Amino acid sequence: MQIDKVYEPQRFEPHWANRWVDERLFHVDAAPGEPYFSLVIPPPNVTGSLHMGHMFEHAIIDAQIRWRRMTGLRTLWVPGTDHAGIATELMVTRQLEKEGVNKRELGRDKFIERVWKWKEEFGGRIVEQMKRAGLSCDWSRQRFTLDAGLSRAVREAFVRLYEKGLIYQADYIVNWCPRCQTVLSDLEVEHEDMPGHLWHIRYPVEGWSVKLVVATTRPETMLGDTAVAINPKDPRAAELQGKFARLPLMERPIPIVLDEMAELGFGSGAVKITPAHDPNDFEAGRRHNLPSIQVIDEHAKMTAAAGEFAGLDRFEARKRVVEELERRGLMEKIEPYSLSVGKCHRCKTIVEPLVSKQWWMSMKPLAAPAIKAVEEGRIQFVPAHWAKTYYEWMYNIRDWCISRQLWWGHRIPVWYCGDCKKITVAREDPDRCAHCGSAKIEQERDVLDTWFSSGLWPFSTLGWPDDTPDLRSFYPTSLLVTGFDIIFFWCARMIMFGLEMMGDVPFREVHIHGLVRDAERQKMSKTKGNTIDPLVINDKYGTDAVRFALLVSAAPGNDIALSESRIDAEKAFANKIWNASRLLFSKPREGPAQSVSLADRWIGSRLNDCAATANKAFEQHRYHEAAESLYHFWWGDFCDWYLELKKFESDWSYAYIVYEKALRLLHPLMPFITEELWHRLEMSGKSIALSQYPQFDAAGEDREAEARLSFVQDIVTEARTLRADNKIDQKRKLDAEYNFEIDGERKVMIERLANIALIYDPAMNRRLRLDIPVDRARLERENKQLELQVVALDRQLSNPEFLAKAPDKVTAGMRAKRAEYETKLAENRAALAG
RNA sequence: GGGCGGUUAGCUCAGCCGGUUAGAGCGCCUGCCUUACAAGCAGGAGGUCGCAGGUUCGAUCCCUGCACCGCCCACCA
Repeated sequence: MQIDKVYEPQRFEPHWANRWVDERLFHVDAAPGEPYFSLVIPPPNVTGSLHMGHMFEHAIIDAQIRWRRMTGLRTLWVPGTDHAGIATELMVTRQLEKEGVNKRELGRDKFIERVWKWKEEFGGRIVEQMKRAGLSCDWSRQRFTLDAGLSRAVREAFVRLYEKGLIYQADYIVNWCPRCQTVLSDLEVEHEDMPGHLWHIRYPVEGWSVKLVVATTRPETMLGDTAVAINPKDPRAAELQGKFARLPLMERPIPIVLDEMAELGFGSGAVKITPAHDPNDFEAGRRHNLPSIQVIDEHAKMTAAAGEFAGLDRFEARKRVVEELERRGLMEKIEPYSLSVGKCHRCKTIVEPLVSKQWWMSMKPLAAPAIKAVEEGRIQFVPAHWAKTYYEWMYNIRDWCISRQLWWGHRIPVWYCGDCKKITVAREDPDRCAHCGSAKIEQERDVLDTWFSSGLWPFSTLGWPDDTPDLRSFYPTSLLVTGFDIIFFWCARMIMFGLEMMGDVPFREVHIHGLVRDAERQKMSKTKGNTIDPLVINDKYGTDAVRFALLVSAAPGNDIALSESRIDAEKAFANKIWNASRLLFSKPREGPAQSVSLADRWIGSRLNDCAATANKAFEQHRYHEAAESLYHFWWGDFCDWYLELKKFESDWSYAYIVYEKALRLLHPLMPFITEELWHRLEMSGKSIALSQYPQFDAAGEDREAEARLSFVQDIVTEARTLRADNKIDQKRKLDAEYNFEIDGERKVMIERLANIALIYDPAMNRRLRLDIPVDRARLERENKQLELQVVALDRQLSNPEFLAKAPDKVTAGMRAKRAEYETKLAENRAALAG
């Protein structure tokens, strides 16, 4: 067998990545009723290229998928991408702006055409990246959240929910992004604490000598005030109830109402109410039947209702309002104040609360069964504590605003009739109004929130609403792997949709992974410039090394600190495997005797042990454990000991057998190098990915071989220590290190070199003897320690309570330990006595 | 205001149901270019497991309190 001298992953990784795709290696057929493992990818946004977080998530999924496939299950990984409404629309809009083109002038159809072009380019790039990473997806089932099949699913879901009365249209105060020109759901608003001010403004009260002081963080909204509230328990309540305040600047009488929203003791005790521009005030306005006056428009400019301030930007208006109030002596005081400001999570523009007509989904009825599904364990979170976060949100869930004033997305399947004004909701585009038959109908201009279509992903990708073989073969999916940041956005909504539409959970397990951070634990971000580009890093170190570096750090749920030095270490690991292969491949595969030596028996037992650990680790999503176990098996056991011992033997046939199994064990974590080497072994079969994953085999356990070889290791290690401590020339081999009999009858080993003697004699129950000048101080120190240990053990072992409660294996271990200490003590005493 | 997570070696982190001497990678020190590998080999130093109590025969692990760090949710003018 031939093998290149240097490990260069770049030379074979792209080759295998292509072959896996070309040969449709990971395609599976539907087979309803058969055992399966299925997973749908969290579809990456088509907005750009993949980052390290994607690579981490994909590494986890691919490891799990490859492992499941190798255990013999019918395994499906559905790939795909998300149209990402706001994000994509924003990026294309910006690109157009750079070209001097205005989105609105371009028009809806042309714009959408343009976005599709963008999608083809960037979406295609993302898919290429995933293929190059070797992800074992079934590419024949690739989907996009805006493709024809998914559009049907979206309409079906919308119509069903509408007919059930769970989707409705309503005027409500919403989060409006003046930049994106659309409404945002509560989840799409990020809150940030910013320094601001609390302005205390004097409102004159009709028929009252004292001015009522009102505090606000947004003085410009006072222009739209329609009432002032004070707490019913306020001492001034009786006197002020029914009176009117005169709204400064606007000179409009507004009623004084009693409402709990005015907290006693906060500020001046009185609150201005602006129903049109604050969620709280909106509710208060409803409670007290107040009119709503919109003074800020959707571009964040003051409306005509703002009188002399009309046309000003909201922040300019704030300045001017404050100046004007001060000029009129109506400003009581100004305090510095820290306030939480809502920003659009895409463009970071400060959100403006506005009242508008939107489409909503009732969530409470959907949330109840979704909560139950997790409570009953039909869906399990890993790590389990994330279920609490999920419950917290689900118990307090509010209706979801599902309409967006965008062009890129699923247009809401609602048609307005120009004649009877009623609406038609339909799965297929209608020609006429369902109520009056008029042809003068026009489709709703708004599109659905991106997460509406994403929420249907686990079954829409499998053919829903049709009852397809895929759906019957692979739903519910087995696992969802995702980040904690979209538990609410996505995970919870999939659970609700899945239960509502399919009558069953969308997945049985949810693995919540952590964030990829840089070596200093900083979040990776483009602005900080600390990102690691997967393309660059994969090319530099090899995909296997990067992947292994990610997985070896992937303790469930924890963030991982990724550094190049870590990746470099894993490349060294791959290189080690490569070189071990070179050694092995230089030896004949067929041995003359086909015998199994002690070393062979030992490595077989170690491999068996490693298989047990790896299988259990994959089962529990403990990828770091699988990775660590494989690392130590390969490097520590196979290379450092087994291959070194085999150098003294002639029959390597068993080594090939173990090696091949070890490649299979490693494959889910390092798919490329294992595939490459497996093929160099000329195994019969298309791919190592389709071979069986080695399982723990009770018959493979060889305690005797382990014990005997462990003794050999002790001897060799001690010999090396002696040599190092005594500065014996490295070049001079200690026979004890390399030449003792490990499989024969010899019970005593003696090797003399200079002033060192190594002796093993079981009768003496000691392993080494060092015939060099005795270091009395060291021995005395050691003995003192040992004596203390023995006393401590005795105290425990003579404690009846302890003996009653401690398991036998513990006490036995302690007694053995005590005997060992005693022996060592006796040895040392003998040495000290000369 | 509510909730969640963390604090273990110089750095980044493991440590699964409490049980012999708490581990890894990187870094550091010493010696080796030994024909698989210097991307390597061999040996070594380095930890009062955040602090204070408690439960237990026994606590890094369980409980209580505290300190500090991080995150999420929430309409506090």
